[in-house]
This record gives sequence, C-alpha cells and structure tokens, in this order.
Amino acid sequence: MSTPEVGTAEDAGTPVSSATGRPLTKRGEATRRRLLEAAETVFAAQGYHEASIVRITERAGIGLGTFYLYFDSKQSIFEALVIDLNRRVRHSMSEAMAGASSRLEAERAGFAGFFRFTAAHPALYRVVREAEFVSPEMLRLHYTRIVEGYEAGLRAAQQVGDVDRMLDPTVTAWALMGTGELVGMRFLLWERDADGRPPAELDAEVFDGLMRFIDNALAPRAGREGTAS
Amino acid sequence: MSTPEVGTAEDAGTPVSSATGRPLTKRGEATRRRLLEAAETVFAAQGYHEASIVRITERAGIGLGTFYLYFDSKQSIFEALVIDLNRRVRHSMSEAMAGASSRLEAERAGFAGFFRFTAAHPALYRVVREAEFVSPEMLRLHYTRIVEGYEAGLRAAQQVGDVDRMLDPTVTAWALMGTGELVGMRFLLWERDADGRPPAELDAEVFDGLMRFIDNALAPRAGREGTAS
DNA sequence: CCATTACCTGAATCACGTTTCATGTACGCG
DNA sequence: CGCGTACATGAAACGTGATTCAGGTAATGG
Repeated sequence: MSTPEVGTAEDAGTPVSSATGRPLTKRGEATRRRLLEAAETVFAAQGYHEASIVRITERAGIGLGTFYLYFDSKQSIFEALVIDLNRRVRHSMSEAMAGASSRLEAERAGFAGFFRFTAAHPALYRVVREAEFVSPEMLRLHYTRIVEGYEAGLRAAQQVGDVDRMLDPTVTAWALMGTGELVGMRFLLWERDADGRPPAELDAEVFDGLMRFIDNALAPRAGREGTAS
Repeated sequence: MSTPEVGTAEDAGTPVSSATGRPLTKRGEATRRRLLEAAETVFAAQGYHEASIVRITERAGIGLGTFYLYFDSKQSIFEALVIDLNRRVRHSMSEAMAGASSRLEAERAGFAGFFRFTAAHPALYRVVREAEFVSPEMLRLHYTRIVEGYEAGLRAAQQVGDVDRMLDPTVTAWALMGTGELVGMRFLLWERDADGRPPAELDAEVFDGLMRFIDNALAPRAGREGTAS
C-alpha cells in the first residue's frame, strides 16, 4: 500500500475570536483550548442536548460570558470539536498503518488503529455519531475524509493486484467503513466487563473474525488476476 | 437459506393507557394510533429535540392533555415508535427474502429489502439512528433483532457449505449490518438529484458493487469446503 | 333519561439553559 | 507609570416546551 495517509491533510488554522475581528492572541488561545477540552469531556459524558454551556465553562474554570468571546454558539463549539476528533482518529489510523508492508498488514493495522482510538475514547466516538443530528455536514465531513484515504489505498492495491480489480473502490471503502463502525460499536462500545468498564481493546477472536471477513472480501478471486499473496 | 425470517417474532401487544390502569378500549386505541402516526411524521421531520408534543398532538388533531393519557412522556412515545419501525424494516427484509432459493439470491434480496425500506422512508431511518442518543436500549434492540435473524441465516448457509465455514457468524452478521448501514447512508440518504429529492432506490451500480464485495466476503475460499455454487 | 365510566381539553405551572450586556480586570507598550 | 486594547465576568433577559390540573364531553348500561 503506497498511501498510508488516511484522508486529506488540512491545517489546524489559526484560532480566531468569534466576537471581535479575527487575530488570535496568546492568552486567548489558551482559554480557547481550555474551552475545547472541557467541551470534549462534557459533550462526551452528557451528550449534546444534556450538556450546557455553564457546565462547560465551569469545567474550564472560566466565566460564562467568556464563552461567547470564542465561539458563536453551542453548536459552533460542537463542530469545532468534531473536526478535532476527526483529525485525531485519522492520525491514529495513519500512524498504525505507517509501517505496514503488505496490503493485508496495512488493512489489519488500519482497523487496529481505528479500534484502538475507539477503545481509548469510547465516549468521544459517541460525539462524532451525534453529529448526525447536531450538525449533519460535520458528520459527512468526518466520514468523507476517512473514506477518501481509504479509497486511495484500495485503488493502489488494485493496481498491484493485491485487491480484487472487480471491486468498486468507492463502494468498497464505504462498506469497510461501515463494517468497522458497527463491529466497533457492538464489540467495543457495548461490551462491558463485570464492573461496567469497556474493554481496553477489541477481543482478539472478534478481530480475527473480522479480518477473515475483510480479507475474503478484498482478495482477488481465484483464477483471475495474478499476484494474489 | 432455510431461515428467511429476519429477527425474532414478537406480538404487537395490546395497547394500554399509560395513566389509568391498563385495558384498551376501542375509541382510545384509535387515538393512540393517531398519536403514533403523528409522532412518526413529526420526529422524522424535526428530529427528537426539535419536535414538540404540541406539534404532535396538533398534527394528530388531538388535545395536548390527551397525550399523557396514552404515553408517559415524550421519550416514551419515541421508544414505541422505534419498536414499530424495527418491526417494519424486518418485515421488509423478510418479505424480500421470502422467495429466494440460493444463498446469493437471499443475500441480494435481504439487502434490497433493507435499501427499499430506507429509500422509501429516509427520514424514518434517521429516527432509528437518533435512538442511540434518546434511548440507547432501543437502538440495541433494533440492531440485535435484525442481526439475530441474519446470523441464523449465515449459520444455516455454512452448514450447507454455501458460506465460508471459517467465518464467525456473529461477527460477520454485524459486519454485514454495518456495511448495509453505511452504504445506505452514503448512497441513499446523502444522494440527492437536482431537485434535492433522494433517489427512489439504490443505484444499480452501487448495489452490484456492494454485492460483489459481500459475495467475495462470504464465499467459501477456493480449495476448501465443497459445494461452492 | 340518568348514572357512570372512559375520554378529552388547553391554560397555567415550572424548570431550564442560551445568549446578551453593562461593567470590570490584566497586560503590553510608549 | 499611565493608557488602550484584549480578555473576563455573571446576573438577568428571553424563549421554549414538557408536564399537570381542574374541569368538561361522549358513550354505555340500566
């Protein structure tokens, strides 16, 4: 796989005040960050509608009114948060895939990265999903960015004959995305040990089962194209 | 495939008043139904939080206070609605799979049924997804019921050698569920023609691409188990 | 035709949370 | 040190909408 990056790269942009003009300003940038961090915790714990700005500012140790110096609205900070999370998931996946040398290995690594992130931040992933109802465009952005990179990887692998050339890269990418999504939801987010704690990582058997499924799906069909590993 | 049913069967139950004791009562049952229908429309259009009880009762042509004679709360009617929708999706799938004679055919039909429902009621499917945040247990119920039937079908097909025996039926069922889910979301719910209307059915190419993916995934690997069609 | 039960009603209650605003406080530069 | 800009604050204004309540109205049985 020649495209270990997942999704397009994009700058973090320079934070700007939502109220006054634009520029940032040292002290303010710190405050803004604290608000985002607090928002992450609160939204993850209570969900968008239950969460309140007051709780966010309290947690950030900041005055209520200050909030509106950095974000236009509750929805606005939520969107900023989703973008941030998206960047982090992709990073987790790219990082995991970095060292892979074969398609299968990259596939495994990519999913492992995704599951690792989900397992590490179960509540955060919930936030992303809630975006569907709070800010649909953000959800689209999230999925689209991930799929883009995935699709590129598939095309490259098809060139080399590592992946069934009859597969439509786009559809396949979305199919894989959905696969990871639901399997993660079922076996990571829903799974709880006796103490109600979610598992630290996806059960090995489940992971292997999933990889068998994916490998089957992508492998060139016998009797056709060469280079099947 | 010997198990065309999708999910467990369950009775619709006899509607009961939430306020007073239990029994139903002709006239009341009709009112209850009207409320549910109105709720379906309103929740689908506005989403849970935007929707208001007043709008629902208005649409149902019923007094505001009357609502609480039939449902304990806003959440309560929402849950009733999800259960109802779940029954309908499964019915759509079962019906579609009914005539199938081969595994591949059944698979195709099942997905087609699912997509047909989604295409016919785009907003309704959104309601089901929103359940994750309004009433998590309902979402679990929804997915679990569908997967149960799916898993049974896979096991049966494995017995006959129609499906790779190395696949874990449970994991595979969830993987397929996710596949249908995201592909449906991307190519049905997000797709709009020039007038902003969603497509009446999944694009044939996309559907074929998906089936190729699924067929690959499930087919017994060459050189192993017999009976591969 | 009169009870009695089963249904119906919408104004008023109550809680809650976003956003605004009038008023400070901190910091950096000349 | 003194001023101007950037940043901070929380009380109050507003909106909103779920839920309750104090009473009606229709239908059934005797």
